[in-house]
Amino acid sequence: MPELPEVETTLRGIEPWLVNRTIRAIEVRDSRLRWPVPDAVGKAVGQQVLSLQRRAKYMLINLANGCLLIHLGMSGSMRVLAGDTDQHEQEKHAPGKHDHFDILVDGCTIRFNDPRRFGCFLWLENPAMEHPLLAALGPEPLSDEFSGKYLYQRSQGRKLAVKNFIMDGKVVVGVGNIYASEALYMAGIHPLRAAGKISIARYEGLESAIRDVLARAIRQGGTTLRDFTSSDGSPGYFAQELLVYGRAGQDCFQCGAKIRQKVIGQRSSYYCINCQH
DNA sequence: ACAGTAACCTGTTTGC
DNA sequence: TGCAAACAGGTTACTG
Repeated sequence: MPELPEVETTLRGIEPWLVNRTIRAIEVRDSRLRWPVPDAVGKAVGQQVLSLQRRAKYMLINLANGCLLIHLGMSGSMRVLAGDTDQHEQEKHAPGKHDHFDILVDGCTIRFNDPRRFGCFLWLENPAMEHPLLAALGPEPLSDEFSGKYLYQRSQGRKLAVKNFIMDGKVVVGVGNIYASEALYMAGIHPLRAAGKISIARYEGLESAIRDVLARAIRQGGTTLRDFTSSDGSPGYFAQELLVYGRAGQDCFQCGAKIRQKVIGQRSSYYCINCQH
């Protein structure tokens, strides 16, 4: 479910409820996530939240003595349950089946739900960016480090499909299966084209397509295909702006040809054979 | 180093 | 209608 825009939407939703607040408790009901939730997350209790940030699809809650790292995996979401956790509120907010952990602060409970359990909840010692999960990540696609020239240089000599190339977090982070198809369509590049056989000019077009589609999706609160909701429970509205993703057999908006669907690197990909080369 | 595949897990949709 | 297979927004680990 969550790609960069959905993670950004979630982060923005929980941020004002956490910054400058003290973490009163962490309740882990089911520690069986991607990796077992370590007891060390308890180090956050009693600490004040300094800031929140997103790196790739990870959310980081920064504290003076380390940081809490959360990933939503394929099916994760977070909710803000307003109200202090007295007995009455506890009953009103009885945890559901896949509500695996809560972060309690004054004024609200932040609740993590993840049916498929591909998400994670970890404690990172400072400096968090040196943690193995974060250290090898490529640039943020909305930052100045990311450019067409950069993509071109990184792609030289590489034979894998360009779609797989831009979905590799060591190349650039945050481009998931939906937005990879969308950006390649917008840039007119066939998803199966070998990464190393694309000109710098076309990579510049791809760079701007990636920036554009991600920025617009953030503005719409992300894409809700089936079950993504932001921290107030509302869906994202970018699905109505999708140009190719999920549109197999429908008409291309540019040329009218039927949109194709093909599995590339184990993921469904959508493209127009007329408009993408 | 690179490229391709299997794996983690549950819920929903699709197809016979 | 029922059941099994296929599929789903991510990422790591393993293979050759």
